[in-house]
Amino acid sequence: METTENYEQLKLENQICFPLYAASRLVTRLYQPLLDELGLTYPQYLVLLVLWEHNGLTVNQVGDRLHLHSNTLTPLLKRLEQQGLLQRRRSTTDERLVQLMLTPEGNSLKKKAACIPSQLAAAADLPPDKALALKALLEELLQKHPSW
Amino acid sequence: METTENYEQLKLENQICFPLYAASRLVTRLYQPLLDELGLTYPQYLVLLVLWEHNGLTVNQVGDRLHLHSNTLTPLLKRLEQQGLLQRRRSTTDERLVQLMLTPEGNSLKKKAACIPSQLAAAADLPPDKALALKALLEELLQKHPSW
DNA sequence: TATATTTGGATCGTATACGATATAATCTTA
DNA sequence: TAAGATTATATCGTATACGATCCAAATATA
Repeated sequence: METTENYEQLKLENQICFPLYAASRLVTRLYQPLLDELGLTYPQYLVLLVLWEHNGLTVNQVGDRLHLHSNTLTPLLKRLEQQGLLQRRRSTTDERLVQLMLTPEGNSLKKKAACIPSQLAAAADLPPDKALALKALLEELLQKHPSW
Repeated sequence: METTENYEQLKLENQICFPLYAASRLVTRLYQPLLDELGLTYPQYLVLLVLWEHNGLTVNQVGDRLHLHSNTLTPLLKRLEQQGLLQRRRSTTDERLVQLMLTPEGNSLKKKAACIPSQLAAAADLPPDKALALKALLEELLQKHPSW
């Protein structure tokens, strides 16, 4: 005999992870018209956010901040290099390390990007208090899994 | 002259969309050991959640619920078909439509999946009240963009 | 009813994600 | 100091995402 209650939690509307997945994709799509003007994808933009704050980081140092490994980052970084936004160069003191140095073009893109956060917030159209509450809950979830 | 304040919002720690992106990927990874036992990826699991509730939907009807288009769904559905979990068959009344019919194996996978939601909740380790608050905020964000 | 438009899927190309593995450089330590 | 372990990055294979486009079927409409 089938006990219907066991399957309540399998309904899409009762999933919590599905809206997380859908919202993440939604936001990436909201970014896109803004990032198109810089010729960037969203993950590329994230890498530049990190480097604008900390130029010269290595691949894994960027990866630690974005929770990404070299199998994802290496091709992405090569594309940014081909676009002339950064240089990848082996450290002379430890040739295992690849340091990521912004070019003048990569650095100057920061000025064009300065308006993006407010524009994205307007596009997302979530009240500031709710955006902050959402951010806090997401960060609590992330902090529970530090092995990332 | 450079006004530092303009760039505050470009810092990674001030991004709200980055934790959304990172949390979505985290949760997908939390699902993975559970879904491995069913031989499913997370998006494949989402498709089955929909079909377990509404067997026989068309490609776009599933896509409407998951916010995915045929360019993503068609290859995914072909993989589910190859695994013997569903059949794709053209509607006889409207040959544009492809109906998705679960096979007995696809249907019976529901029983094995019944334990996944509670296991995932345990793995995520977010208190139920916060999980519900997070779900509500995400759904509010999603509802503001119905064109999806 | 013949043509134009719309609709539903499929295909193609590019860019992530990510597990598994490879490789070279560095470090450990017997 | 030579062999083994570790580290940092790269490579490979598979599976999404998604914009753009194609194609056939259905609908609308002149």
